Amino acid sequence: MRRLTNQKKSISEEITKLNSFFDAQMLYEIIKKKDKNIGLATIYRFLNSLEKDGNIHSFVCDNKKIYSNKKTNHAHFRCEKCNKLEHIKVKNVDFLDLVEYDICHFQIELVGVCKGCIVQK
Amino acid sequence: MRRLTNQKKSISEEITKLNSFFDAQMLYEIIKKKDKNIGLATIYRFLNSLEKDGNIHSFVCDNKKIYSNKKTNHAHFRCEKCNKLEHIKVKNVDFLDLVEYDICHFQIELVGVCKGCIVQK
DNA sequence: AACTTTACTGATAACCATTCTCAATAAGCT
DNA sequence: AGCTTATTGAGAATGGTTATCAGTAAAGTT
Repeated sequence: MRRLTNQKKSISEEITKLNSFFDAQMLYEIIKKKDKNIGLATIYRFLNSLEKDGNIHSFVCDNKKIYSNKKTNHAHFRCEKCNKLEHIKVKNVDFLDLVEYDICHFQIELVGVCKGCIVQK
Repeated sequence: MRRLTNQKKSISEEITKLNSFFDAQMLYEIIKKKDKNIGLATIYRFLNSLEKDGNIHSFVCDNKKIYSNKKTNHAHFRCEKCNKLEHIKVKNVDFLDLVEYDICHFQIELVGVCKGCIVQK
């Protein structure tokens, strides 16, 4: 990032406010309420730049890139039925010792059925 | 799968032959050599059906769905520089105990830099 | 073995998240 | 204030995947 623009400021601001998963479109609609002229391409561009710098992380779910502002090692649970996402705390990452590469970061996706969907089965 | 067609047979056949990652396009080109009339849509349809039944697993890399025919718990390493993929054996999955959901399956993506890309740095 | 039903196929149009293009704008330097 | 050029917004383009639909062929029935 070479120049700090108002657009980047408000995108960063909204991301830190969010406490869960979000995608580009969601962010676009939130920011549009405060800055009617913001362009969707700007959102995409800045999200890419933030991810490249390691400030946010993403994974793909349901054909969309989902972002998380969590700084800790990323793990999430996805309900196979309703597609609900939840953060999961990961304590032990002992499997990393087995890998013979330099790992920059990792992400774990746990897929299953959430409580709500088990009940209504 | 209600009817076993020749197309499904040859797709299944080629997948079991493959010992690494593949995507729909790759599979399409391989199968086209034996069956010139196979349609890309048929590949996509059957891959979806196989995944739904838990016979193969997929993850998204570089905007494409990457499939793996590995039946064991899925973990892979991706080189951040050259996008090379490798299977990783996962022994301990103790972090699963922490989760309060019914987990059907999971996938772990480790992102880093492979040996080749470290050398040429 | 012919008939019937309908799941499946192939071709291609449609979809949609994301990226690209480019003229206009504005951040930050001198 | 003026200058350079990174950044923006609008909309076109991209590309993997899915939907559509008429034709085909499994698998069951007679």
